[in-house]
Amino acid sequence: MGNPILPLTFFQRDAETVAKELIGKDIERRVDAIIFRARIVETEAYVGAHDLACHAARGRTPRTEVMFGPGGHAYIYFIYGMYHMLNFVTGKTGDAQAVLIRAAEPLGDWHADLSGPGKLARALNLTRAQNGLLLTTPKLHVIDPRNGSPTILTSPRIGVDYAGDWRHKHLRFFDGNSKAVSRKR
DNA sequence: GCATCGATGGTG
DNA sequence: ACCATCGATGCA
Repeated sequence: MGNPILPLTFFQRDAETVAKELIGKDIERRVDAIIFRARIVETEAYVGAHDLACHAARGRTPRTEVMFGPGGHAYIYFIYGMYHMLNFVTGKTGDAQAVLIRAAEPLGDWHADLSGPGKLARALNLTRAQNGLLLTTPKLHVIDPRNGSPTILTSPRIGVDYAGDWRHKHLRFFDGNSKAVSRKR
């Protein structure tokens, strides 16, 4: 028997709490008959429409629509003409929050460089075709491996220098002992 | 090791 | 015009 799949209620809380608790959890992605498993080591919280770094700050649009729905769905968008970013929608309906999955360590008989959000989404075969996907399905879900608690460090979020005072907030979380984080500070 | 730069296309 | 990135390049 496997470990418990995290339920929707795990995601339907504030983004900062979820981002922190996701460090050390295992993401599982199934494409066809192949299951990719990886340990999440880096996340960022985007805490709502008042957060100037959050896409929802520019309002409800076709792209951001899923973020305004209930927590527990994937928010996947396309950026820089070549990358996809995987986010988990968090919070309750109407409260547009999400957690960006920035890095992970591959587990099991699988080797890949997952040390960055673009690389991670590409390796897990995630594109806008999976936008809105429920996070408790066989195709994509998160498991609690019930390991020890990781050493969690924080920093400002990466690549949001445009976000006024919000750029300084420590809403990035990462495992201080992991070699797979995209940056050590 | 670090700084800089170009690729490339959806988005509002 | 901008962008929640990455890999290549140049220089140290």
